[in-house]
Amino acid sequence: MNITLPDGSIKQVEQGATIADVAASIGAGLAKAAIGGKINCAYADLDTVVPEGATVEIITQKSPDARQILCHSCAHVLAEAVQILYPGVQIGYGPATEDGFYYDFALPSPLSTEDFPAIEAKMAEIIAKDEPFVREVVSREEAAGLFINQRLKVEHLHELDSDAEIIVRRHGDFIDLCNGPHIPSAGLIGAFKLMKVAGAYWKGDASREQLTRVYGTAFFKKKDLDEYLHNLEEAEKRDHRKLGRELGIYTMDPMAGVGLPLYLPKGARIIRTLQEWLRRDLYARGYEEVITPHIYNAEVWKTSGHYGYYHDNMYFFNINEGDADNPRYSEYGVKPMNCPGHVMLYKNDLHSYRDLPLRYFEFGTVYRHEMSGVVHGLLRARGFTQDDAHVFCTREQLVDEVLAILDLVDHIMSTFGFEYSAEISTRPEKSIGTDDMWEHATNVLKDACARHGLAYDINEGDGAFYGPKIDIKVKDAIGRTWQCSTVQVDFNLPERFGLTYRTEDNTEERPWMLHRAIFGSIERFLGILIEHYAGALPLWLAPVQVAVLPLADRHNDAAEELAATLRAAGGRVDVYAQNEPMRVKIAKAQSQRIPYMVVLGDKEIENGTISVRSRHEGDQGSWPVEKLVEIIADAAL
RNA sequence: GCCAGUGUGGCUCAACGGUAGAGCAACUGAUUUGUAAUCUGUGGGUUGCGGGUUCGAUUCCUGUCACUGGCUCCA
Repeated sequence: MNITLPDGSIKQVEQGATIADVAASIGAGLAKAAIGGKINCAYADLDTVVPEGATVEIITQKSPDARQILCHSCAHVLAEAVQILYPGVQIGYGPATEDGFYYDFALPSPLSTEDFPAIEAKMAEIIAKDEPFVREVVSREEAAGLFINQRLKVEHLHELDSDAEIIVRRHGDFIDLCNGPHIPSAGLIGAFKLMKVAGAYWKGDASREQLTRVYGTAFFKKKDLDEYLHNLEEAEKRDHRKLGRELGIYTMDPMAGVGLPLYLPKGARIIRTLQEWLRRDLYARGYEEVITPHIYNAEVWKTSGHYGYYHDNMYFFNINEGDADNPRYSEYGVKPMNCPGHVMLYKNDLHSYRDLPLRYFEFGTVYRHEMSGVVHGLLRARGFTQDDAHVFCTREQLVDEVLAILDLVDHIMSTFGFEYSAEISTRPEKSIGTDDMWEHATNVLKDACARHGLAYDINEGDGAFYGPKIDIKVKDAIGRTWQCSTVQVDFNLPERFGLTYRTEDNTEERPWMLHRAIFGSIERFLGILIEHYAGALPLWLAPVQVAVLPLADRHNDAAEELAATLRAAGGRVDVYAQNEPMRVKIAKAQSQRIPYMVVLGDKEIENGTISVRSRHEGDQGSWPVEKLVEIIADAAL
C-alpha cells in the first residue's frame, strides 16, 4: 500500500505495518523525526496499524503542521500542570493558535503571570518524564464517568453528535476529551514559554462565563523559541503607537476622549499625501468626489435604519432650535458612515439608465462609539476617515464595477508591496433581501474574483445583514495580516430611501448599490504602513524627505538656499540648523527615518555639490544638486 | 462591555510604609563641529484622580479614570 512522504512522494510499505514501521522504513533519520501519523485525515498514534489501502502521511518536525501539533500537545501539558497545581480546576478548550497555544481554565481565583514560574516548572517536570500521549476510543458512558468532575468537558460531550466516536487522550494522569493530533511523547517539546493570561468567554459567547485563558508557545528547538521572542521584540519596535510618538505623527490627549487621535503636522502631511495620491487615481477611474455633512437630523438615521440598529454606537445629541423660554429640541446624530449622504445626493436628481454607473467618493470622517475595550491606537479609533465610495449601477453592470474595484485594490496594495487575499462573506441568518438578490450578488462577487484571478475563501454566513461582501486582507512586511479593503453589496439603503432610475423601456427600476473602501480607514491604514515600513515610509509619502545638515553656523544660509530649491521641486525639507556636531544631526535625522540627509560644509559649497546620505544605504558620497532635485521631483505627486 | 495587569516630571525607568531619584528631552553657557547622539549648569513631579488604614502612604486597602494584553464586537 502507499504512503505519502512529507515531500509529496509516494512510497509502498507492507500490509500490517504500524505507523512507526512506516516511519522507520523511510529511514532512521525521518523515523526519529516522525511525530505522528495521519490516516484518512484522522490522526493516530505511532503504534496504530495502518489499515489496508490507507494513505499515510508521516509528519516530521519539518512538516508545515508539525509545530501546531507540538503546540497543541504542549497545551495538554499546561492543563496537566495546572490540574496538579490547582486541584479542582475546570478545563475548557486548549487548541493551537497561529503562533502557539492556549488553554482555558475556570478557577476560583484567576491566575496571573506571577504564577507562571511555578506552572512552567511543573510543565518542565512533565516534559522531562517524556510520557506518551495515548489515544483511546471510549463509549459515551465511559466518557461521562471520566469527566464526572469536569463540567465544561461534560458540556462539550453533550454537544458532540450522538453517533460521533468519543476519543480521549491520556497523558500521565491527565485525561482530555480531545481527538488530537498529538506528538507521540512530551519529550519532543524542546522549548516552551507561557506568554500571557487573558479572560475569554466560554465558547466565545459574551453572555457566558468568562474563563482564564493562558497563552503559551512551544518549539522543537530552543533556538526557534529564542528567534520567536526576538521577532516579538522587533514587532514591538514597529508598534505604530511608539513610532507615532517618536516620529511626531499623532498624539492622544486623555482630555479629548478615548480613541480620538490628534494629528501632528507630520501625520497630517502623510494623510493628506495619501489622500491626494488616491484622489488622482479615483478621478482617472471615473469617480466623482462629493462632500457630505458630518451630522444629520435623526430622521436620516431612522430612515437608514441606523437609529435602531446602531443607536448605542453612535453619537446623538439634542439641540435647542427654539429659545430658552420656548425650547424646541431636534435630535441629530454624528455620521458613523457616509452612505446616507451619498444616497441623498443620488436622490437629488432623477436618474436614467444612461447615468449609470454613478460613482461617488468622499474622504468622509466618521465617528463610532466603539466599546472602550477595543480602541487601539490608530488601528481602532472612534473617529477616523474612510476613503469611502458608493457605486450605483444596474444589475448587469455590477460585475464590471466589482472587477474595476478589484483592479484598483490591486494597484493600491501592490504600490506598498502588500500581498493580499480575499474572503467572500455570504448571507447571514438575520438578513434582508430576496434569495435571488443574494444569489446574484454573491455570484457576481465570486465571478469578479475569478475573472480577476483572485483566489478567495468563503466565510459562510458572515456577510452584512444587507448584502454579501468581499474583504481584502493584506500581509505586511513581518507576515501579519490586516483587513483593509472591502466591497459590499447593499440591498438595504436603495430600498429604504426609495432609489430609482428610468430604464430603456421607461420603467422604474431600483439601482444596485456597492459600498467600497480601499484603505478602509486612512488613519488605520497609516498605522499599518508605519508598522509595515517600521516607520521608514517610502520617499513619496515621507513627511520629511530631505534633512539638510549644515556643518557649522556659517553654512546655514547655503542650507536654507538648498532647502528652497528642493521645496520648489515639490520636496518636503527640514534644515537642521541647531548648533550640534554632525554626528548628532545624522543620528537625529536617521532616527526620524528621513530618506535623504544632505551634509553641507565648506567643501560642498566650494564645489557646488552636496554630500548625500541615504537612511538605508548610508553615505552616498558627492552628488550634483540636480540629481537630488530630480529624485525629489519624481517623488512629487 | 467583560477578564487580568499597569499608572512616578515631555519620554524611558528607579525607589516600594519614613520628607521622590537617574538618563534622554527642555532651558543656560562653552564648543563651530564631516556621517547614529560633546561638555557645563539650571529648571521641572501635591507619584492618574477620590476615599480609607496608619504617627506617617508613591508604597497597603477601596472606588474611579486611563493605558496595556486578551475576549466579545467592528455597520
